[in-house]
Amino acid sequence: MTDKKENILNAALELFAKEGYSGTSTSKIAKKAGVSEGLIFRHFKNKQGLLDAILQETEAKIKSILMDIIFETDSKKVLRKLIELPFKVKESEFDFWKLQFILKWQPEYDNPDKMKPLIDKLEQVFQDLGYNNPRLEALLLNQLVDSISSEILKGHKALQLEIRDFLLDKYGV
Amino acid sequence: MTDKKENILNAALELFAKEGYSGTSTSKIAKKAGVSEGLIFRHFKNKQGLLDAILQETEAKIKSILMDIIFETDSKKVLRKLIELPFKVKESEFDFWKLQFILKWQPEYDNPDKMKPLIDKLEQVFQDLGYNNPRLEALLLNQLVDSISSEILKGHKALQLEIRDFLLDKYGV
Amino acid sequence: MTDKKENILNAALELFAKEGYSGTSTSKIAKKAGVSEGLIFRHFKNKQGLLDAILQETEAKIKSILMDIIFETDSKKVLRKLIELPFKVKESEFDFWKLQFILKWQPEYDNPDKMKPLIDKLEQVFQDLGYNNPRLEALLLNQLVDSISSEILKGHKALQLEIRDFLLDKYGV
Amino acid sequence: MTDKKENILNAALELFAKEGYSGTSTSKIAKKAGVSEGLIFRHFKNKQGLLDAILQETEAKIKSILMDIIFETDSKKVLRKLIELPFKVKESEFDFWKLQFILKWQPEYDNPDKMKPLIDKLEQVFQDLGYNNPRLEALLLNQLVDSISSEILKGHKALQLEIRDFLLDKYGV
DNA sequence: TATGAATGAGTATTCATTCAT
DNA sequence: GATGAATGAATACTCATTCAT
Repeated sequence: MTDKKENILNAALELFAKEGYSGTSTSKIAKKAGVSEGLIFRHFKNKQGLLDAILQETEAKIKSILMDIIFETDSKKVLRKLIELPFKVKESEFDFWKLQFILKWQPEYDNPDKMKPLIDKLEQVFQDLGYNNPRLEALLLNQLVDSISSEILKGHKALQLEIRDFLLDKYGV
Repeated sequence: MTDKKENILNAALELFAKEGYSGTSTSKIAKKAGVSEGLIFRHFKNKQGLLDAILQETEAKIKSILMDIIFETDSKKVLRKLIELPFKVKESEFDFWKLQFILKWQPEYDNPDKMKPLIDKLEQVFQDLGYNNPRLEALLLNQLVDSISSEILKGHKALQLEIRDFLLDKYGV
Repeated sequence: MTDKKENILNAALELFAKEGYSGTSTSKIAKKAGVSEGLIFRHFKNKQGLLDAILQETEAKIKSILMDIIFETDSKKVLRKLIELPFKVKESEFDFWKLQFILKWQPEYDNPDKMKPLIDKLEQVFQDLGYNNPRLEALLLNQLVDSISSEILKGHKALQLEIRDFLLDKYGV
Repeated sequence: MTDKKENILNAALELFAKEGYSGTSTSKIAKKAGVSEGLIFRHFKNKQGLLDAILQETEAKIKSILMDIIFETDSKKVLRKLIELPFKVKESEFDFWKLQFILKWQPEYDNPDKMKPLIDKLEQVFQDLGYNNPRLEALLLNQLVDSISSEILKGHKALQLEIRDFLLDKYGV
């Protein structure tokens, strides 16, 4: 990938995350990327295509992260890893994740099935650990981690750190 | 408030919730409201003013709902009321709430302090019920309810019903 | 119809006729019409809609002209009127007709059936006048007049005047 | 001439004929020709230069065709050849001729003098055949053949075949 | 109160063209 | 000879907003 194409992707990611897709004009993207506006459309079919390209990169990143947890064999470690996950995200990747969360509010981008492998793994873990209702425990924890991530991305990290420790303790991990 | 002004507010709410603020043009609002575009600007200073008007209505609605919980004296009932709250929202009010959640992703609209009275109440409740760490229990539950609301608004109500019962059981209420 | 809408139609007609549809930008039209570019799109759905509006006006004009010939009862007068027709067109209407001829080169605008009523009338006329093959005489004359019109619109009127007299003589009218 | 240059010329001819000069983008030409857009500008100064190159080829083709008629010594054969000319055009050459006719509507490409040698020849022919007004007969026939060609190129060949026979009969050739 | 004409700045996208490779 | 990255100006069209009525 050429430098300039990368620039466009980075600029677009940042702006989409901060001002939303509709709120971001291609001219703003071009300016921030330091390229001509036309170049955006040579590299990507159109504005939507640019978003798609970003999301495709995301897809891969998400999968790789989830795999790390899913292939963990120690049940307790699975829980710890998951609960700690949101805090491992580097600030340089915030825009990346913010965009994910924002888009989930648009039905065409909200695909809960993406998390199925993780939830299945969690269910198994809670079963191993002797919980009464492993499936619901799994769903609940998944949702909790989701919500913790949201809060961190919105800039409320401090509070979530407390919640993290609270949770680690609750789950005994 | 005149009929037409109401129409504008309703149309704007629905569109803002579905397509976002930037993704909604005043012309689309006017069309959906069945009024001339000019009228929007007679009733509201500008597009932003229209959003503000909607949010002002929201503010009141939220307060009234929270008050019902805060003035509840039976601790267990507080928890039950709160956990059941997201399921009490009528579908006709979904856009209303969706807009709230969407906007929270923009820093200028994200004001966590709005929930302070509720969290304080929860802390007190958990203290009454003899929980070890009432403050964190309060924060956690608040966040959980938030996340349940999100999921319902995104159209995943069925699953959340299971989670609700699971929670009611967990908290013994 | 408002003044400005008229201005747009006039400017567009002139430019479409002189530089072709694709060769004419909406900004050029706006400038010539002395209006903002946006106004074009308030009055007409889009650039194509503007062309359509012009062509609709044309349709009516053409029909009214043909009617004058078709309702003529004197056979010889029919021929004379038809042969003289291209020379009756005022220069102020040239753009109007030029556009017709130019568009005929695009299949979607070339509808030869439009001339059927005229050709039927001519066939009848040539029958009355005792010509051997009235149908082909009709087609030939129609085509001739078409070609004379073309030449006049392209600016070669002088020569066509000679041809006109030559034809009037040939047909004995 | 290289393959690719040929491809460009062919693609451009077809597109110019079908969508007009302004209606055809260099990118469309490149795509249809299966070459990079840049190559167009290596082979031709610019888009206009590409058109010029096409027209130059045309010039030669036209001359060669007219010569065949002009050097015919049998008067009747001249008329027959001319009348039959439009039907000799292969469909593979249609775009070629279409472009000629379309461009004639732009003054800078409309040069009636190009036909002078043919018209002079026709005048002579009609004189030989004892017609009263050979010059006007020449002009008229030239214009007729022009109009027949137009119609054929527009896809109305069937009708023109009848007209051809009708004319051959009229002129007794 | 309400409309609809009108605008100027902005939007996504296309265009002809250049240039380094 | 040929490509593909890159550009700046132009294109069709939309936007939020104003204003006369």
